[in-house]
Amino acid sequence: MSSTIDLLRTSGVKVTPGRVRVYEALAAAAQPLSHADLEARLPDADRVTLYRVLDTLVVCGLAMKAVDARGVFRFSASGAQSEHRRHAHFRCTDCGRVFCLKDAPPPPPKLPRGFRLADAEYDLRGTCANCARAHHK
Amino acid sequence: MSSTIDLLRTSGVKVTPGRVRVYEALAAAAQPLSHADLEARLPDADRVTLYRVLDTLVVCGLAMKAVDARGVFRFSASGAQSEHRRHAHFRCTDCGRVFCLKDAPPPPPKLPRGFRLADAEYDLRGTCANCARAHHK
DNA sequence: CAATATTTGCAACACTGTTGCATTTGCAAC
DNA sequence: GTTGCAAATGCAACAGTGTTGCAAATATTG
Repeated sequence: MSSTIDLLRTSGVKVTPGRVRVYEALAAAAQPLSHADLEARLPDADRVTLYRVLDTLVVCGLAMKAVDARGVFRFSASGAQSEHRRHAHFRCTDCGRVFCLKDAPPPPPKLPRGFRLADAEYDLRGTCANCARAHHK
Repeated sequence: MSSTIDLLRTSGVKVTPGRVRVYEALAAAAQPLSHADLEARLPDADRVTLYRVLDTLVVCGLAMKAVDARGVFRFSASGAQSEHRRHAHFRCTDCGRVFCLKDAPPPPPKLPRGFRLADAEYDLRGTCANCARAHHK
C-alpha cells in the first residue's frame, strides 16, 4: 500500500506534516470537505496554510475542487490518477461531489477550420442519488 | 405584450421601481448576472436592497439562481437562458475567448440510477484559429 | 386620503478566500 | 551530520460576497 508520504513525493511536492494530515483527512472523509470542515477536523492548522495546502493538493492532482450549492468550495481526495481529463463528470449541485462516469466519452463535435483541440470536458450537473432522495425526505 | 409590471403583479409581489429595474436588467442580459454585475448596471441601487430584490424574484419564480465556477451566485430571468445551456463551448487557452459551437452537443451518457440531470456542458479547450496561426510565426 | 404591511436604505456584521512578509522547515548537496 | 536555499508556514491585514436589525419610506387596499 502506498503511504500518503509516497503519494506526495511522487506528485512532486515537498512532504510536510500539514499536507499529510490534510490529504489523509480528505481521503478519510465520505463527502467532499469544505475549508470549514477541515478546520474542525484539524484544529491546530492555520487558516491560511490550510487554504494553501488545499491549493497545492489540487494543483498536483491529489485533490479535486468543486463548488457546492451554497457557493462554498469543497475538496476531495482524488487518488492520484490524473486521467481525469478525457471522461465525463457528473457534479452534484447539492453536495458538490464529483462522480466519474465510466461510459465512453462522446466524440467531440467538429471544430471550425484552424482550431486545435487540446482538452475536452463533458460536465454534467444535477442531483446525485443521495441528495435527490434526501430532498423529498 | 406583458410588461414587467404585469409580470410582477401576476407573481403576487408588490411592484416597486427597484424590482422592475432589476428584472429588466436580468431579462436584457445575454448571460446570467452576478450581484456585482447588477450593481454596475444599476449604480443607484442599494447593495442590500439588490440582494433582497434578487431573492424576491427567485422566490416568486421570475428569476433563477445558480452558482458559477468561482462560487458566486448568478441570476437570470426565468425563461431566458435555457437556450445557452445545451450547446458546446470552445475556450481558447491562449486568448481566452469563448466560441459557441453551433453543432448539436452529443447526447449525455447514461447516469447511474437515482441521478437527475439538470444541465450539461461540453467544454472544449485548445487553440483558436487566430492564435494557432500566430503561434508558428 | 388614511391605515398598514412591505420594502427600502443604512450600518454593522459574518463568512470565505487572498496577499504580503518575516520566520521556519524540507531536502538536497556537501 | 552540517549547511544553503527555495519552499512552506504563521500571522496580520485586507477584499469580496452575502446577511441581519432597525428606522424611515412606500405600495397597496379600502
